Amino acid sequence: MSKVATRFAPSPTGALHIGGVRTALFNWLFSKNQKGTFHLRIEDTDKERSKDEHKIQIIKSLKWIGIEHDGEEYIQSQKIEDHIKIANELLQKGNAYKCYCSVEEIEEQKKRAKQKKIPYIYNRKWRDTDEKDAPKDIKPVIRFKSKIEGNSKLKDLVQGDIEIENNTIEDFIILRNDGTPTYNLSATVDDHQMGMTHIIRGDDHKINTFKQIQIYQAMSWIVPEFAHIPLIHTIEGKKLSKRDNASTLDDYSKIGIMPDALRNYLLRLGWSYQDKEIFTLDESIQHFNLEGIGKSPSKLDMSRILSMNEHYIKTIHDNDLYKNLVEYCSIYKEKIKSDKETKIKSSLYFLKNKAKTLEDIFNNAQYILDDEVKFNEDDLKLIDEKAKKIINEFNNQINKLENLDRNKLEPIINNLIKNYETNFKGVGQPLRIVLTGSKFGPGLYDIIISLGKDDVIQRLGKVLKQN
RNA sequence: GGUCCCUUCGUCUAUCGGUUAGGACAGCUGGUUUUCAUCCUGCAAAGGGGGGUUCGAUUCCCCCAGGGACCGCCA
Repeated sequence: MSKVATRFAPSPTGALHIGGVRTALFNWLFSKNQKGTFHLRIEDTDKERSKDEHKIQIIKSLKWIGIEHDGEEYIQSQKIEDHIKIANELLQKGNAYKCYCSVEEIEEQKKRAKQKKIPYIYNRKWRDTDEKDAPKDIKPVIRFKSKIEGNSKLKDLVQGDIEIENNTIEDFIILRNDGTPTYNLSATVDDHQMGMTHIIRGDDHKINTFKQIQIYQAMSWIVPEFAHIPLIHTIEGKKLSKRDNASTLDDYSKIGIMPDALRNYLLRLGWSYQDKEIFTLDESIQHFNLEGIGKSPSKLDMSRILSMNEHYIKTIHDNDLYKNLVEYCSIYKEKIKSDKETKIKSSLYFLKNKAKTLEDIFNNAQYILDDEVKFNEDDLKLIDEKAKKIINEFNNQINKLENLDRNKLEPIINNLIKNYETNFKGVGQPLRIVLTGSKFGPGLYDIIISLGKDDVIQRLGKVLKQN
């Protein structure tokens, strides 16, 4: 058995789709688990829609989630001559033929089939018609001579045995009338030349597989193993498409989902290993197998993505979390200023407690990030004369302190509660509002300590001056 | 319409003929708490329907129903 080689073959016609990411992930994991290689093929033969920027974006996205391909990326458009060569070879060997039907003629047949409610399949007119009778004004396409008799069986590594009647597969076009190859030909030739041993792809390709296998056989090439994975569905139960909201990687990264969390979520969507939910990258490579892939399509569930992300936020090391946060902010929010770095970093341990996403952490840290407090007007109204006295008193007390820590702050707060005959809320709420602009937020001691003495005094002073 | 695939809690899933059908997320209780959270208890929640096979079926087979994918000179 030769060394396992898998590939992911997106067309660079748009942002990378979340379903594509999962397909790439499964291919990558399988190859790594088998100590094989994983390759990236860019299927850019649709010149109209393919863009170089999309190719770059795809590679970047895969890297973001932890996937890197082995070797150079394989650019399909550079191999077109090879595909054409094979088409001609098939023609010479009698496995393909020229079809002189006009586009209009075919359209007409399709329309009629639809009216009669019978399945359309190309009528194989030119399969046996002599070329001498060919119309001069029509440039032919080349069609593959697909099997008519009998059945074909596919031993699918995920779906099991699939059997299909050969006559339901038409003589598909392998070369257009402008001389360019079509998908089924190109993909097959490429997969062969790239030495792919396992083709793992969405099960929307199942029928293509029956076509492609015939090309392998006609060329006497080794047929690779196939694994068709169920598609990801929307909540409504339909195939996820680029037009759906929240279907691209960027949709998730922009709200502050971390790559590891999304990778873990995608791994468990349609694949399982006993009851294990959390997989590090290494663990996922170690445990991944095709047997664990389910047969039924699975729905994308945002609440699970969020809770997975929350889990990673709470459990990864603060240094790693900070790295993720810095990257996130610099791309989607604002760069964290260097003078705030230490404060944010040392506050992560409580900022993350109320966060499901990096965006939540960013929002929770807003009061540290902003030099000026942005007040919520309604909350500001809660600061009455008594509150101002408390604030003033607190201000005086901490002015005397060298540095702020919980042991020193606690007696001060407790005394204020006693002296002003109130409860914690009576003291805590006004202080919280003055320091952060909102009555919601982290614990009071956390706020005070995270800001530091200078900032606290400056913020208290500002409100006290407003008399 | 044709071909193919799928069907366990709302969602992702475990079970490879014998289980009180397990876990996770979401939901709902209760508790801790300094607001908001976190955290910890607990609760509720599932084998589409009908036939077989078997001592015994969620598990194996068949039929039906429902859902999905494909049916391009796109990839």
